[in-house]
Amino acid sequence: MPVDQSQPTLRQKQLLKELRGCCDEMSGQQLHRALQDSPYAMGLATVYRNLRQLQQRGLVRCRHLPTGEALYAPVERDLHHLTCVDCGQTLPIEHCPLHNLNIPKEQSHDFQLIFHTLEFFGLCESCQKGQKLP
Amino acid sequence: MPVDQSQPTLRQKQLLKELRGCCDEMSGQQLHRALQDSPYAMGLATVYRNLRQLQQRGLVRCRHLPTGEALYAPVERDLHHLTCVDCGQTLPIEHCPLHNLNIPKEQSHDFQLIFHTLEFFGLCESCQKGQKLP
DNA sequence: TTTACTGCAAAGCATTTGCAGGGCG
DNA sequence: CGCCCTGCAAATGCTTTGCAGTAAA
Repeated sequence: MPVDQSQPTLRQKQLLKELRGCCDEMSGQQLHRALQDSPYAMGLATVYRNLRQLQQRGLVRCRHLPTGEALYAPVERDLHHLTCVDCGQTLPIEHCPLHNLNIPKEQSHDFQLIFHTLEFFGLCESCQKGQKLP
Repeated sequence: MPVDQSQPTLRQKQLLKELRGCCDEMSGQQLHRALQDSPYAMGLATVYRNLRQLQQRGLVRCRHLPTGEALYAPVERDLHHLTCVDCGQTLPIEHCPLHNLNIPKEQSHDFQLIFHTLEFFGLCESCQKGQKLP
């Protein structure tokens, strides 16, 4: 049986709506804060529990900043990024060079693919100049 | 000026050697433990401090598990992975479909590229069957 | 002596977990 | 009643930072 296709719960729909309303991606903490003042406020634990389920349902994607912080976005938004290994700033790359990329079947290990992340790392312009750690 | 080209320090060389000796990738904690019994033992903080510098020198690459744990490998080893969003197991993918991938200049934001990560996420076979969270 | 690097221990912080309470069939 | 989901607070675990000592230049 594939990804869980049943209806997302109410809370999950609210999270998804918030993510879709945002132009890029949000962390668990941000989502928690963003909903705090709305009628849809929910505890931090609940945010994380549901984000995990949204991922497993194939509705949300996730990547990690160099800090280890996780950022979430709707799966259909295929964003990729450019991150500075020095200062940590991260910029979106539009027009992913790998639209609809797949893995050769021999290597799929029978996984059911949900999404992929493609991230580039390097030094941003100012860190190339500064060249000294912050 | 590009990536810091000066000689890596002694400690950095030791870390690099350890990484090169390993067949896949290692976390900061693993590196710390691995060196513990050798004549090259060093504190955990030192491990992390030098791993960051190795990254900035363009010698080491890094990716994050869904748990947020960071895994390091030599840059020249272009590994990519397949990770289960349910149980978290992660398998290496050989023969990266994107060898020597680059970003179109217009999108490079003048970054000096060091490495990229390409990670696939999905459900592994057993999690597809179980379908219930652990 | 000035600078760079280290160890240790103490934070820091995002995330997870335990557990009791509430909603709903 | 039993199940699922939630909030809260405590615990986890990786990583970073502060600081004083030490080695190098």
